[in-house]
Amino acid sequence: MPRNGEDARRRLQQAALDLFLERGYEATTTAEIAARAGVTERTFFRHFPDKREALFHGEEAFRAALADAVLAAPADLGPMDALRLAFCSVEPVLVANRSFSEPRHALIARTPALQERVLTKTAGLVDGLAQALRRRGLAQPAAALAAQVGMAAFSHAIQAWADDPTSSLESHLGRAFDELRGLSGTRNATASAD
Amino acid sequence: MPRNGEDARRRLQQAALDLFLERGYEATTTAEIAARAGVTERTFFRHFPDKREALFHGEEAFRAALADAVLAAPADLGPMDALRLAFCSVEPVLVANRSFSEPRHALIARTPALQERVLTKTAGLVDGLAQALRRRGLAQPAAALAAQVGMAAFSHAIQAWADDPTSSLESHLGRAFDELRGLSGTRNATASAD
DNA sequence: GCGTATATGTCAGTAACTGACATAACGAAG
DNA sequence: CTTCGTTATGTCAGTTACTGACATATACGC
Repeated sequence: MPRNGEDARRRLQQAALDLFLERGYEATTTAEIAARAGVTERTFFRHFPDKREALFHGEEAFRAALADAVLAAPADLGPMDALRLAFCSVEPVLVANRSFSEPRHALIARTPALQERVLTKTAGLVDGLAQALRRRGLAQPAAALAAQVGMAAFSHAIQAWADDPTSSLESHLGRAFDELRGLSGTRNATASAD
Repeated sequence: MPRNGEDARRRLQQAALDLFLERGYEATTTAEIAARAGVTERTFFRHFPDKREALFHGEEAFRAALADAVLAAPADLGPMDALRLAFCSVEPVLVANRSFSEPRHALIARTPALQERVLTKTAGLVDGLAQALRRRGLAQPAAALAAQVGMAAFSHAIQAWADDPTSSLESHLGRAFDELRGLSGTRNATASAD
C-alpha cells in the first residue's frame, strides 16, 4: 500500500461521495467509506474531522479565492459592487467543478445533516468576505452586513443559474443585485410585479 | 415521580443549560442531564431529538410569532418595512427572556456545535419569513431574498442592541435597515465615512 | 375500582469519534 | 546501501450520542 497521504484523502473523498449517492448519507458508515478507499476507519478520521467533512473540502480554497477577488476589485467600487465582481470571478471555477458539485448538491438537498454543515461553510465564506471588505476600509458592522447581504444575492443567483444554465452566472448576479436594490425602495409588494 | 410530560421537558431543558454552563457543552453527557432532571437518558431523547436541541425550544413559537407579525403588517408596506415591523414586534419577548437567553448566548459563542445548530434555526426563521412574504403577494425568489436580507439586518440590530442596551431594539433596527439602504448606493467605501 | 392512553424505565445494540501505542513506508544523510 | 528520523497508517480499547423493542407505571375518563 502506497502511503502518500494526499492520495488517500482523495480516495476517501471519492469513496464517500460514491457511497452516499448509492445508499444515502445516513445508511453509509465511515468504516465502509474507509474500506472502499483501501484504508482503516481510523485513517478516515485522520484526514477528516468528521463524517460530513468528507464532502466539503475545497471550501477553504474557495473562501480564499473569494476574499482575494474582493481585495482585487477596483478601489473606487462600493462594497456591493466589489462583492458582485468577486462572485463573477469564480464562475469558471464553478463551471469546472459542475460534474462533481451537481450530484453533491442533490445529495445535500435530501440530507438534513449535510444541509446544516453547508450553513456553517457558508457562514465561513461570509466571514471571509467581511474580513476582505474591512481591508477595503469598510467599518466592521457594515462589512459584516454587506457580506451577508451579498452572500444572499449570490445564493439567489446560483439558484437561478441552476434553473436556467443558458444564461451566464454574471447575468444572474446582475439581476440578483438589481433585485437587492429594488427591495429597499419597494412600497407595495404587488405594484412592481404588475 | 410525577409523570407530567411537559414538566419533565422543562426540567431537562433547565438541567441541560445549567450543566452546559458549569462544565461546558462537550464535557456534559446526556446521561448527566437526565440524572439532574430526575429521569433516564432514554427519556431525554423522547423529549428532544438530540443533545443540542435541549437548548433550542421556543424557536417554533418564535418562528410563528414572526410570521404572524409579517402577515399582520399593513398591506401597503413594502417587504422590508413589513419585516422591520415584525422584528420590532418581538422586542418584548426578547426582553422577557433576556435572563435566560443571555447566558445561553454566551455558551453558544464558545461552542461550535451549538453555533452550527443556531444557523439551522436561523434558516428556519428565514423560511418562515419568506413564506409569510409570499402570502403578502411577493414572488417566491424575491421573498426568499428579502427574508434573508431582513434576517441579516435583524441579526445586525440584535448585536448592536447587545452592545448598547440603553437604546431600544426598534432604534437599532431602524439604523440597521437604513444601513441596508445605504449599501446599494455606496460608490466609495471610505467616502461616506469621512 | 377499571381500563386505556401516555409517559417512563430497562436493556441491548449501532455507529461516530478519540487516545495510546505499535508498525510500516518514505526521504534524506551517512 | 544502510541508517535514521519523519510521517502515514494499523490496531485496540474505550466513550458517548442515539435507537428499537418490550415491560411497567402513572394519569385520566368511566
